Amino acid sequence: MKNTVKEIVQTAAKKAFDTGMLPCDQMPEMEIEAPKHASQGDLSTNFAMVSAGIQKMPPKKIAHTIVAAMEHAAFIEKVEVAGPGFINFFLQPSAWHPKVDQILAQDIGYGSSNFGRNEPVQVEFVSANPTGPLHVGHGRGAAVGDAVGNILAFAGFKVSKEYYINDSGRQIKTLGTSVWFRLLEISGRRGDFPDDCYKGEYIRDLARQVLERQGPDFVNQSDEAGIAVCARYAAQQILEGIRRDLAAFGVIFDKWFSEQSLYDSGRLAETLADLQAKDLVYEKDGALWFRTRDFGDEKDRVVVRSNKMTTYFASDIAYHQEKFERGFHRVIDVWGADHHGYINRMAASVVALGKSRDQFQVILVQLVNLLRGGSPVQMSTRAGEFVTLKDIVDEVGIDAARFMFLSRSYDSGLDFDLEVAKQKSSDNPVYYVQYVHARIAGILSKALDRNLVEDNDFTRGKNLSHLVEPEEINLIKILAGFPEQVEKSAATCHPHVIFTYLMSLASAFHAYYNRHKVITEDIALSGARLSLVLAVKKVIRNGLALLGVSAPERM
RNA sequence: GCGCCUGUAGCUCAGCUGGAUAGAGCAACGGACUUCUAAUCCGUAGGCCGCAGGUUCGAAUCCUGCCAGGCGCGCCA
Repeated sequence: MKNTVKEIVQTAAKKAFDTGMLPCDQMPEMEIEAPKHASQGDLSTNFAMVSAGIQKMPPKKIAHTIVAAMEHAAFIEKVEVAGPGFINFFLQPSAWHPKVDQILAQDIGYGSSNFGRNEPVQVEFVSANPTGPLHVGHGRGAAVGDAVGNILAFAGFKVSKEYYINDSGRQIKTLGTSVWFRLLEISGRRGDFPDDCYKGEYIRDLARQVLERQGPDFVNQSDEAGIAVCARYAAQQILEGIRRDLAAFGVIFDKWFSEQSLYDSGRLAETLADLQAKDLVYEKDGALWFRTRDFGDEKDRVVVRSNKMTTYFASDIAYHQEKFERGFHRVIDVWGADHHGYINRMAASVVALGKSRDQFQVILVQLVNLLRGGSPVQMSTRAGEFVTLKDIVDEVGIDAARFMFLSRSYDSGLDFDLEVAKQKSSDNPVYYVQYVHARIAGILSKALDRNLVEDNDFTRGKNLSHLVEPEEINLIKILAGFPEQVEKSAATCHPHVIFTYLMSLASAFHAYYNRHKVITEDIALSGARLSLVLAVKKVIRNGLALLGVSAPERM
């Protein structure tokens, strides 16, 4: 539709030039968009305004010249010049009808595109250390990462979702130490629990499990041996728990990548040798420094400490090299906002090792403010007291949780109120949208019960010429905008674009529903309206699926 | 001190690759169920778009400087 209008404008401009009405035949890039107000028509272009400089004429005059030169098209009701020089097109209602056919035919594919040209993209998210259960912040990261992956895939990218497991290094040792000392404490051996260890109740549970499996003599082990056993067991158990909680949250990864494997395979050593060979590192104070400053970082960073231990940064460099070697053109990391200080050095390492800056992208997710009935939920990570992702999913449900996490731009902090997310009312946006789907399902089953439609085959619209009400045309216009919104969401990696879209579609549907009956004595009209609402149902379902939210047939 | 994010209606936020009259939900007030689900709808009211400059035919949107809040600035992860 937009392209058709664009061609009409361009043809008119050319004709105006040929007949001497315009001095120049240059065609600047114009926009065709749906104006905000109905009084401004169905589609609008700023062609005259962006041409003003080239044509050396006032925008309004150009607009009138274009309109005068314009061919009459059957689907256009009228054309107006308005405001500073917009050309507004008012379309016949029938111009919108084929869209319904298209949506019904494309079904689950409606909204998808080849925008990404099958470009391989990796989205890495959550990647929480296996030292404790996932909390609210991880939940937002999981919802965002998963939705971004879904949206990119729908827009034609070849997406792989990945979780990086930090199963090496100090925090795992700390985990082992924590469990070991709790175990000794439970056995009455020692009470001097170290201050820098994890204090959560889950550590006590793990200690009990280790004791049970190893038997009472286990406490006679040396600290070193005990810690090692505890570390291995605890990390594995916690990782299993994380996997389970994410699956229960509807998040399935294509790959789980172990940090330890970078050591075991020699990949990390290879990367360090590569850095040496390329003179990207130097020694100072007994440590090995990466010249990240030469690539946009504020300062150089240590990759090997003076005690010969590699840093977390070192394995991260190797990991990101490995990602690109696997063939991804673009690598997207979803991080919590508290890690933003890490972006420059990571980007520097990517660029230093031969990739361009835009092949590495970080989605920085701002913090979540957990509330209950308007007041903050007290949490202390130090004392190990926090609300876990599992707690939240158990309390409010997966759909409400995900929808809430995706309701705002991740650039903004998010207030997540457990009471609101639980409410089955208009306060809760997830039901507002899901209700549309359920309502339409209800209409459909009634229509089938009463044999008001000849069959259940709506792979194309029926009697669409009967759709003439303003609310109906408005609905189709919104439905027609879905692919564009998906593309925008994919281009910006912002899932809340889909959220906002679904809210506006739901609003338009509820308004229509309250004003017009779908099923009436008029069989032909009923068929037309069923076609329309069925198209709405499909778009709602497709949109919710991108966010990982279900579309219920009944509520 | 430096860096990133944010500042829009009483509250929570969209709109930010510049366009016409700045939108939605909640809260407030007034209405609509004999109907395909009222988990809904309709209406009213509510705005120096943090402040000050600049660029532009045109700025909530871009640039600069302030102000306020959040987060970060380790040979931690």
